[in-house]
Amino acid sequence: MPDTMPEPNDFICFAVYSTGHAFNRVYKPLLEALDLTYPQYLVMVALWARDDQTVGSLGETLLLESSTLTPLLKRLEKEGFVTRSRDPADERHVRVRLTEKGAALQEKARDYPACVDAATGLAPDALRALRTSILSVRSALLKAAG
Amino acid sequence: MPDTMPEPNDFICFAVYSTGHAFNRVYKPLLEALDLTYPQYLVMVALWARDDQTVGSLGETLLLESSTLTPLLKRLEKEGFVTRSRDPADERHVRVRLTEKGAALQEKARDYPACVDAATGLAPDALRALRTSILSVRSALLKAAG
DNA sequence: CTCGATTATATCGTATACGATTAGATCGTA
DNA sequence: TACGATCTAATCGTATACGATATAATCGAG
Repeated sequence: MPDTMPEPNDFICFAVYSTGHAFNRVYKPLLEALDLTYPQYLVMVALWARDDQTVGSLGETLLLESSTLTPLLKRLEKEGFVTRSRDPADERHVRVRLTEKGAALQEKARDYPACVDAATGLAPDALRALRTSILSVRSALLKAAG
Repeated sequence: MPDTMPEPNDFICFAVYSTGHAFNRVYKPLLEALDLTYPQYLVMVALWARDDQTVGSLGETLLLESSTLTPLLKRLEKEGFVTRSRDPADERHVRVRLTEKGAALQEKARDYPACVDAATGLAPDALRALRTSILSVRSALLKAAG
């Protein structure tokens, strides 16, 4: 029997890829109220969890390169959400810190995660299980990619 | 008790977002052998499953806008993988068709999905269950986004 | 102490992504 | 059958993403 040709939805990679875009569409109207894009929001989340990080540290957390982060951080700086300054102890490092304005955004964004979680249509338990499963896939992929 | 601040990995959206990047890293060396980027590969997958589609149809399948697809398709055309031509029956539509060269790529890419599936570290059953779960989330998100 | 190796960030080129707008073709109705 | 509404792609502006390279600072072997 001739197996039918696989379609994009048959691929786990496409399921992940397109669901990422779908999350973006849900977040966009929420984040526009804060003048943040989604990747910028992720940087803010990382800084709300731990302030005063280097570009490299943020890149490790978010799995992004400096070539992505540097322009993004400059835009966050221009908006007045963070400051960027060379570490006097080691001028190679750039330390990124929240401004008061940047820290204050956390309040306004407090309900966003619950709001988006609800939009997934999954119960908290199922959502947690799904996240764990995806993170294990990510870990395996990164190991495979070297 | 003061709950600790949520980190990016606690967010399902970030798990999906970053795993998408991880898939890309695994695919990149494979696809470079075919002179394809990952989004270009997805378009080829869609065309291998069903040739002769309009830009709009590809966009529906891949959840991408014409503003993303048009330049991408022009690059695929320049590489000689597809042709683009206005539909004589309705000049608003642009029909995208595989060339022989484009159709031939399917052979070379035959093993890629199994290869990447293996890199996820999940058994076929678990992988299928994960994909189904993610697609249901995507569906719910798109409905929520309106 | 010095100079090549390493490290951290920034820069550059190319390719997504998307919203808003535009251009051109087709449709629907008076 | 005109002609405004609708539909389909394409265009434009902005913001990711990443590999390759550049630059500046620090490290380390001799």
